[in-house]
Amino acid sequence: MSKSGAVNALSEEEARAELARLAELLTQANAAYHRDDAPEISDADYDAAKARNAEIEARFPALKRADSPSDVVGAAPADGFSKVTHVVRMLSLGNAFDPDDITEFDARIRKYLGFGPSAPLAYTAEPKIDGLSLSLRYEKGSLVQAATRGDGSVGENVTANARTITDIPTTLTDAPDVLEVRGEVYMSHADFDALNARQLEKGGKPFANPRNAAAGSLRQLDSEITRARPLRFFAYAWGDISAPLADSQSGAINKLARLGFQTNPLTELCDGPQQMLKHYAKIEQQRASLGYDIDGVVYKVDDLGLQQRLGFRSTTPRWAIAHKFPAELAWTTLEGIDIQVGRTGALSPVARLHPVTVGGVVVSNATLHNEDYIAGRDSKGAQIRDGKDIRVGDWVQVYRAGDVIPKIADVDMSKRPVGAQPYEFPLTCPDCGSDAIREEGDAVRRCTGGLICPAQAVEKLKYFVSRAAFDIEGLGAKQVEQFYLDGWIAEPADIFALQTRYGRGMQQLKNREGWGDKSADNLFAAIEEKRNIPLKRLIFSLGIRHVGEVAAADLARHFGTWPALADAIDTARSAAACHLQADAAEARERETAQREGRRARIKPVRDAQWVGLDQAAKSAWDDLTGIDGIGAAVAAALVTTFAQEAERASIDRLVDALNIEPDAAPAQAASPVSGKTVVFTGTLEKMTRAEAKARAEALGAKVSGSVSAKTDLLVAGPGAGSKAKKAADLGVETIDEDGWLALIESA
DNA sequence: TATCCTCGAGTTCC
DNA sequence: CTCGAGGATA
Repeated sequence: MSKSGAVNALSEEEARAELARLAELLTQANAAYHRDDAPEISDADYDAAKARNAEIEARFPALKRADSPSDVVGAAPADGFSKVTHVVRMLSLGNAFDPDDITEFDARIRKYLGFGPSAPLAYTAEPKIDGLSLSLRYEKGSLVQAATRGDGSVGENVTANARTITDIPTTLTDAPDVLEVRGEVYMSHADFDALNARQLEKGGKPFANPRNAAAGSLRQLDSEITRARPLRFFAYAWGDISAPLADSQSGAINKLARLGFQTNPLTELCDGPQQMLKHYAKIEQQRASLGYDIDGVVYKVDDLGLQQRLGFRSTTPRWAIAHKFPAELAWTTLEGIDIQVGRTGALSPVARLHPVTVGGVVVSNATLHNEDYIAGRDSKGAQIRDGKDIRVGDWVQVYRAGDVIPKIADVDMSKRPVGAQPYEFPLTCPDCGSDAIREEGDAVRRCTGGLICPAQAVEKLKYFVSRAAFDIEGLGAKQVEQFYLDGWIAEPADIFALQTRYGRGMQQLKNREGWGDKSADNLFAAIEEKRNIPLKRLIFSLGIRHVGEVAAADLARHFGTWPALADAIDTARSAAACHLQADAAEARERETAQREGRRARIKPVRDAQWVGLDQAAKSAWDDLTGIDGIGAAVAAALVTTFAQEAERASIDRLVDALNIEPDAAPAQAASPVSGKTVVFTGTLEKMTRAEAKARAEALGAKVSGSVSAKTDLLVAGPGAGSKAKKAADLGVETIDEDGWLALIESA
């Protein structure tokens, strides 16, 4: 950092020397930041240097250098890119790894469409480019926006950078008014090698692989740097669009080519799985000589009408699949096995590996899942790795599943060290020493220590401050862990007592390196801000088993307020007890039945579970389990958590410290169904269940999964069974799909 | 009862 | 990203 002598005291000679020094420092820092995504100096130092430079230039204008860092546009490590919400979500694809997966894919589609095994059904097959997806929006033929995929819903605006890519036209003739073109940005092998050579010449760090180079180049804040990088683009899909491009996938791709986009020359139309696999083999053969990285082949149903009928699952289209090439493999030694304890007490074994490069990344850890996985079995007891177990000291083969998560694929038995023993999975928690038990039929072994286990406590706290939970600025996983070790917080409620407990300014905090008055005040302000918390975030943050983001939102929507939820859970307590007893009775019945060689008689056992139960508990239980997506396991987890004294006290302390915002049903103009509880059953022909549910909720209705006395309306499609009968018994109004559509359209 | 689908939980490296 | 498991449905 610069000597911060007063600028006024500088001689002209000293000023000139310092300006030169600052110019070099800042240029280098820029390069390190942008080129390598690896800042060499901190943001604060960077800002200070820049300010000092400006100060000296203001005092000695004549000395301002031609390459003055103050003139470099967009060079400052700024706030990043603006966000873009995709009009049509950018989905990922399902994966296939062997020929069987492809024939199953075809069979699944035929079944869904009601096609026989010999009905004609064409697919396109094209190489899957290993780059990053980009969405280009054209309005009236002009490129107006380019966005990265991001999480699929929201990406980053990289328009300025996209404009520098020669494969991407900035204007189109004869295009629909609105046209969103999607494709892959990539870097060729030749360009990648040349870029890395240049990097090395300049003394910079080379990129690990073309994909990283392309990603790093597209995400430059200074688009002039992107311009200097030789990026390419293949178009293969489209999003928001005002007029169809064609009536088939292949026709649409041809249309994109005519509009001036690069499309992959290895795209081919296939008439079924055999041809698809043949094309896959052909592409795999050419893989090394293509000149760019690909990681598989993508198959899509060619007919766009059929694509529409097939539609989407939550994150992937039904009409496409990615057939991946086998992952890159590497051999290394297993140096040890550590056990991590998660928030739910799950003991997860992690492999400590001798560092090895796999797919351009150095890997030193790999997940081992659970004790069966180490022993060479999957959850159903079937053999994996031909039944070979994993022992410390083994020579093991590592790959990255989905090119991300390191896993162990194989063990070389010929190199097993003499005397290597099978791994003994711990039966007690390595952190607190409590028993670690594995429930019947469960894959994981869990620490029973609960709140007394430090590992669980810390993980729970980390979960509590995570992004989907309280998301307190300045209080991340690291800080929370440190505060826990310091004894400042033991449970979530303590976070909200920090300031009063330790005094404003919190001397202990300020004494720590990296913390000053300002950061302490900021932290307290951020904590205060989150004292107001939406109900669904609170429910999620409690970290109850089986209750994640979706279930938390469903519960919040159903009950509206914290007291309503807590009351229902408390009231249902005896019902949950009956349910759990019935579970145990069912397990006993199954066992006896098997021993006696007869079929288990489950129904009488289950029917007996409610005998002698009070009505209030039963109806609270039905209320909970009637919520779409909430079943017995989730309800039981809620009740059990609330019934445990220590845990409940901790929750109560937290709730007392908060101002919980009720979950308001979205403000809706009075629609014919607002406030009504609706159940869908049978086959819906004009919409998917998910659509029907979303639409109904948008109109202010509650959608439930089962018919009860609280149901206002049953929408029954063809094939409705027991629910329609129950509705008739209860006198619940029942209409068909057309009736429902007419009803909601009258709104 | 079997099957499909979605959600939850746990994981690595940058 | 993947796996296991819960929930809904045929």
